[in-house]
This record gives sequence, structure tokens and C-alpha cells, in this order.
Amino acid sequence: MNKQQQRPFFEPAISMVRRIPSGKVATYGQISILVSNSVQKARAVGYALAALSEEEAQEVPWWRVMNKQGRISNPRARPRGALQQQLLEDEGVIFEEGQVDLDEFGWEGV
DNA sequence: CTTCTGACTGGGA
DNA sequence: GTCCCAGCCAGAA
Repeated sequence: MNKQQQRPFFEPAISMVRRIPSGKVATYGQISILVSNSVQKARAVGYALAALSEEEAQEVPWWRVMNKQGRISNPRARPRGALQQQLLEDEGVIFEEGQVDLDEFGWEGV
């Protein structure tokens, strides 16, 4: 728990990801803007999810977070990438050529 | 201490 | 469509 203080950006970002409703997807830049009002910290958001343990992954819908292109980021480095698409499709998100239409499934935020 | 890398984004060529 | 560059945060060497 004390680690939160060491991560001024990690925890807020994770908390925001948890707010993403089912059937919707958010981009790293989206989360970055919501928590810090800056899109430039998007990389830190991705890193925050990458640092999630399996335990945290159960509570955090990391699969609803993707890049601005509406595409799963670095799927080759993560076998879970296939799972991510499967989970999203199970929630009603439609993949088109391995790509999601953010204009339709993009999370508007709070 | 410095340097590099990474689940990113935006702009320019 | 591609490629390159600059900026941000966190961790590893």
C-alpha cells in the first residue's frame, strides 16, 4: 500500500482504468488526460499496466485499454494480447481487421 | 550519478 | 500507408 506514494501516477492511472465500463475501451492517452490532464504521460499509463501483478490484473480491466489506433499494443510481447481481444469481443466490442472503432466503443470518460 | 528501454502520442517529411 | 523525432514517467543496469 505504501507503494502508492512512490507512484504518483501509477495508482491514479490504475484507478481510472478500473472505471472503464464493460463494452467500452479507453486509450492510454485518454487515461493520461483524465488523471493528469496531459496526454504526454500516456507512456507511463502503459507502463503502469505492464507493472501490474497477476493479482492486480484480476481487479483491473487492463484489456479495455489500447492505443490511439484502436489496436492492441505490442501483442507479440504479450500472449495475453489474444486474450484481450477475446475478452473485449465477449463484452460486445467488435474488432475490425484486428482494430476497434474508438468512435463507437471509445469510453467517453466520466 | 548517467543511460537505455518500454503495453504511448502527436507532428512532420 | 511509411519512417523519424521529441516529450513524458518508471524501472533496470
